Amino acid sequence: MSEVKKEYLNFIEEIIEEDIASGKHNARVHTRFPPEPNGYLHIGHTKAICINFETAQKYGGKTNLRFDDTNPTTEDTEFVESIKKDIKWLGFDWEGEALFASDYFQNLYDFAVMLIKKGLAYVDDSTPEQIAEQKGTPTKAGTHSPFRSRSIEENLDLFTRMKNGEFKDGSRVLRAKIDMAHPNMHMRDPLLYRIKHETHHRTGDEWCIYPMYDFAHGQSDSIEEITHSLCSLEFRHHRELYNWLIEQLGIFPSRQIEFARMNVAYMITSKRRLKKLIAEGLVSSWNDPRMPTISGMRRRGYPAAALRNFCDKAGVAKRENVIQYELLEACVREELNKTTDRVMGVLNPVKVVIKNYPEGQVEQMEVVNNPEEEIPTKRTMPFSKEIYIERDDFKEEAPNRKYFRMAPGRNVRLKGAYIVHCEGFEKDANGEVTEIHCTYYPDSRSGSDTSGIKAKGTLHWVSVEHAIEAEVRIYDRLFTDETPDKHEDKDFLEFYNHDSLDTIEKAYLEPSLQNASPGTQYQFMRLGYFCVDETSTKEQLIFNRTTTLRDSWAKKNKS
RNA sequence: UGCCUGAUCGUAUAAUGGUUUAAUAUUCCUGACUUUGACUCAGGAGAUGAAGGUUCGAAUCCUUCUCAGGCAACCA
Repeated sequence: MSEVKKEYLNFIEEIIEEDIASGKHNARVHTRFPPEPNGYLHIGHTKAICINFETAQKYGGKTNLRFDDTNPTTEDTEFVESIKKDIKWLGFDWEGEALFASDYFQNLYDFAVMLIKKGLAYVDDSTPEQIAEQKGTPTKAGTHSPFRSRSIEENLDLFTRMKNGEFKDGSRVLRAKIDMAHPNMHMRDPLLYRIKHETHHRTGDEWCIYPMYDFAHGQSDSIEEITHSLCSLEFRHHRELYNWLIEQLGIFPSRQIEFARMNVAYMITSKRRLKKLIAEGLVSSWNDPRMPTISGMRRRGYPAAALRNFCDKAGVAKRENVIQYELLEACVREELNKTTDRVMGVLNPVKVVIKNYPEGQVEQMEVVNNPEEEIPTKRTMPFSKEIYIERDDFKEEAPNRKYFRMAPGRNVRLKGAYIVHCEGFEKDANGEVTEIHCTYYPDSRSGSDTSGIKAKGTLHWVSVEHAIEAEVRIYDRLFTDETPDKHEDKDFLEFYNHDSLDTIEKAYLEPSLQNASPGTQYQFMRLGYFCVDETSTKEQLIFNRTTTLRDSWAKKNKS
């Protein structure tokens, strides 16, 4: 137990530990998660959430939830609520109330005035096209706006009038005065404020000018005295501006650190594309169990703990990555294996008649709920003369010695019940097996087996008379390609997996599931993990397949 | 073709000039166990982009090259 494992730090933790060692910010660690309330959180956000919250947690620090709501055109309070819900569900709690960049609009405005007074910002009357033109290209220096040299007084006056609503949308912007020939495009007199006569979801019509990301995010970090502002690699080029503004404004020096965002095979995270899937009717909604959204994964039955573990295992670094879908599934199984009750359900049934079992007799068989529990609990399942087994578990002829499911002449154990011997079967005109005939060994009852008969295979089953019906939705990956959105020549929809949903209208489940409540997760023995859909009712039970069990037999048979 | 990143088993992360036959997880392959072909356990396969250089010693430092990604929204 005293084994000391060497703990490795990721590059962010290294920076933090250096800062702590040097006493920076009094060794305080304070991070933030800054979503824009314009959509639903997805697997990529999950990673950002885990990094921000867990890193702070590790060093006894705090994490703010701050909505980056500086664009009234796209944002809505509806998303604020769903984002909060998702973060809480993931198992994290932010410091104090949720914060909003919009709460700082006045501070930000004052900062802008400060910059103007320092001669570091100017009001530009150029059109969007002209400004784009002025920016130049990565290989060609930009040119100065004709309005660049306005006097401080004129800029102050114009900016005040911008705020007062005297100008139309798009007619003027506030720009930082930096360097139009800068090798970093973001330093070529970036836009700070634009005019938008629009109602903001929180500030209403109080403002008609709104700060751009670069003039809101870093400043908000400073206002909140965020010590380590963790974001994804795409903001690398913004860092120079982030630091420039902090320096010019003389405000709290938050530090931006970029990490590579997590990509997961067979998943996409582009909001635009996700939206398109819904618009085209390829998925039902934002929380369709196939969606890579947090709400979708929750409905699919992925436990929060599994998602957190997945992000941890994926690691943190600065290089591009595509995490295997298998790792996600492994994490989901690891968690569900520990927590779910084992139940029996037959998805594709074939009837078995046990010829020597007394007509009308019903026995209550005791089965363990979850063998992983320290003190396993039990329940009972009715057993009778006619049962259903999985069609896949029967073959008209056993293919080889390695096959140990049901076939004429073979013995198999019915889980928790008896060993049966297969005598024969009936087929219909189409050659489909309609009924299997077996005999059972009365002294082979589970728990008190004195028969001495050995059966290599064990099958799940349900009693025909007692089984309940349910709809079962079999989900598979949404795309057939690992990186559907990374093909220059092909649209991502070309890789849509048309078999990503297979609805089984009538599956037969053991009666104990009658009262299964939405959200509850189970392991359907030998089939996989399933969870009760949020729309499920007692009258119409609906189960979603979260994922299958590992199946080395199926794998072996494929080749 | 200006600037910035990055490159280690199939995938992801680690090794911070020397405990190094480059580790761990996942994946894959064997086998054991099993009233879930699950779980668990045991074993195995598999990598330092290339070329030079510094050094007693390089995945690690230097040079050049190669490859991949990012940057020019009144989005964030």
